[in-house]
Amino acid sequence: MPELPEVEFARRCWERWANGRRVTGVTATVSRVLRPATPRALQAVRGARFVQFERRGKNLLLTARSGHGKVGLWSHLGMTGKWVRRPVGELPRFARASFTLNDGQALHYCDMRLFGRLQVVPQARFAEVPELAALGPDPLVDGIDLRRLADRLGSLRLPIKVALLDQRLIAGVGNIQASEALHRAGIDPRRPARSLSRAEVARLAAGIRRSLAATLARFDRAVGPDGDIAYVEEPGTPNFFAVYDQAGARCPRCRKGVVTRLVQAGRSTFFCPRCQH
DNA sequence: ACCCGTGTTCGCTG
DNA sequence: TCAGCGAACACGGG
Repeated sequence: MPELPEVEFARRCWERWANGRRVTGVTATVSRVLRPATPRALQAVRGARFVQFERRGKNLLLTARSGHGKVGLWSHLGMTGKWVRRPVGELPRFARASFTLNDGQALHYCDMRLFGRLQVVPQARFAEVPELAALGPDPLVDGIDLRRLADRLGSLRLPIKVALLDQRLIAGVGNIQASEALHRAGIDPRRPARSLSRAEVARLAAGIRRSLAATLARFDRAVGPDGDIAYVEEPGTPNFFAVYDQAGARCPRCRKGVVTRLVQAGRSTFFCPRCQH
């Protein structure tokens, strides 16, 4: 589930759930989610109060403060990660790490496929983590610098859809948002990145911003302010995307083309051949 | 049984 | 040297 909108939604949930609360207990099971894989490292946040809730691309950056100073928690949801709040004593399925708070609730990191990551960052020095430093600008936090984006794209032979998945270019766009943004911009996903004109790059940036904002607004509406799960997708949830996973459907933009699926760099792409050029 | 999957990294190849 | 690709990771659902 997690691209930028899902992670931003998780960030807002965390803020609501944990702001000013103290961690009274930490438990975790050994798994590749933890870096290092030892549950012991997570004990650094025990006794600390969560005070800051940030996001960079698909990364959640939580800061807790204790008498000893700050501790950072770096969370990446991978493919199937989600944060869940439950009263103490209830353990949700696939819980890999749990933080008990001083309000009788516990926050659980659940991840079926274990592609996510949870790591303590000493002193909350997120900027010194190489993987985070390598991220490109976050469209919501930093905005998109058109000139810089055009320059970067200008040197890439890759299909534009594949280029958009590179987190060093723009942080937070994933497989769904890449298809959705290109559809909004009316750009064929197969075009070499370097072939985009200045005007098309501008349209693409607008498409990215609008697609992210529209998806985020859906979550707010669907889950509401008091939800206990920072999630998006549950079985039976209707697909509200314009093209993603809509192969065979009529294009909602031009109302004439048929949404088509193709595979690029091993990932599904969806687009309308009639209005994306 | 078989294929697919909202992410990232690693190793091979040309 | 490096862009580009497929595989791998792990597990459930259609």
